[in-house]
Amino acid sequence: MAAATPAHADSRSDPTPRAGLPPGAAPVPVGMKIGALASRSGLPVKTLRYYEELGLLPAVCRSSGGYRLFAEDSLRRLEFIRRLKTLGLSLEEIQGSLAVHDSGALPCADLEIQLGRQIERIDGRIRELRQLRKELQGLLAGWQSNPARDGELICPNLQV
Amino acid sequence: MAAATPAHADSRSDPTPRAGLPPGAAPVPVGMKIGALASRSGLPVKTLRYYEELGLLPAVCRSSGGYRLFAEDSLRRLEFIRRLKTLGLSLEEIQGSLAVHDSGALPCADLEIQLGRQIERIDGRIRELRQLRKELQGLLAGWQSNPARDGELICPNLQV
DNA sequence: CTATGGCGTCCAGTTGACTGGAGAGTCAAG
DNA sequence: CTTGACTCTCCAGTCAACTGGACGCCATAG
Repeated sequence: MAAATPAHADSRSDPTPRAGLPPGAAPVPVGMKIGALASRSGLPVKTLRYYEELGLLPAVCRSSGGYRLFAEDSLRRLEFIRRLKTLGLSLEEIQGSLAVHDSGALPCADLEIQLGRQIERIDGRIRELRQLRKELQGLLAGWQSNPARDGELICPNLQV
Repeated sequence: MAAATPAHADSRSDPTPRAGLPPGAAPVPVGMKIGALASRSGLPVKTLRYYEELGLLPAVCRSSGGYRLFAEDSLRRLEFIRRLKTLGLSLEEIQGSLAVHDSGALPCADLEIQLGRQIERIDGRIRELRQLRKELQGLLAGWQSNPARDGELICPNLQV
C-alpha cells in the first residue's frame, strides 16, 4: 500500500470537454467533486456549497450529472478564506478581497485596509469591554452579599 | 398645566374586581395596560410582550377584554432588567435573578456570582481580542502593499 | 352609529455562518 | 440489477433579542 490509494480518486470522473489534444498527454482532470474538496480541505460539504452559493468559491463547471467540479486552486482559496476568518474578517469582507484577486490584481492593498479596519474595530471593542469591566469591578468592590432590604428595591446593591 | 395631564391616564379603564372596600377609598387601579407601561418605561410594546412571554415580566392579570394588566412594580422590574442588560447579562441570566427575587429572597448573592462570571467572560474576550490584535499588528508591520507575485499565492503577505 | 386607536394572537423576518434533513438523481462496483 | 456512496436542490432550524405585519377584537369619543 505504497501509494495509489487516494481516498477520493476522482480523476476520470467525467469526459473532460477538450478536443484536439495530443494523445498521450498527461491526464488533466477537469476538477474534483465536492466531497474530494471537502476531505482535502477539512471543511464540511455543506460549508463548501454555502461558500459557492455566496460566490466565494466558484465551481469550474458542472459535470454532465450536475455535480460541481472544483479546480485545484479552490484549496488555496479555502486556505485564504480560513486565514482571514481567523483574523476576524466576515465572509462578505473576504469576498471583497477575492473579487480583487479574481479581477487579476493582488488583494494586498485592499487587505491592508481591511485588516487596519479590523484593528480599529478590535480596539473599539476592547475599550467597550474595559469600560464595562471597570463598571462591574466598581460595583462588586462595594457589593454586599446580604444587604438589608431597601424599600421596594429588587437589589439594593444596584439601587434598582 | 400643573399636573393631572398624564399622557396615558389609564386608571378607570376596567371595573377593578374588588368587592367590599369602603366607599371613598383612594382609587386603586388594578394595573396599567401595556401601552402605559411602554410609555412610562420607554420600551416598545413589542418588547414588553416579549419579556412577558419569556416570563421576565409577569402581568398581574388580564382585563375582561383580555388586556394584560401590569402592576406598578413592573417599572422597577424593567429598570432592573435594563441595568443588568447594560452590564452584559443575558435575558436568561436576568431571569434567574428575578426568579430568586420572586421567591422572596434578595438576588444579591446570586447577582454577585453572575457579575463575577461576567467579568471573567470579559477578561477572556479581551485576552482573545488582544491576541488577535497582536497578530494583526505583526502582520501589518511587515506588510507590503504591492509585493511581487509569488507563484499561485492569493496574497504573498499572508503566504496563502 | 362609526371611527379611531389600543390591544390581542400568530407568524415571519432580522444578523452571520452555517447545519440538518427530505427526497431524488448519479455513478461505479459487485 | 442492486446496492451504496455520493451528490443535487430546497427548505428549515440554530443563536439572541427583538421587530414588523396581518387580522381581528375592545373601548371610547363624537
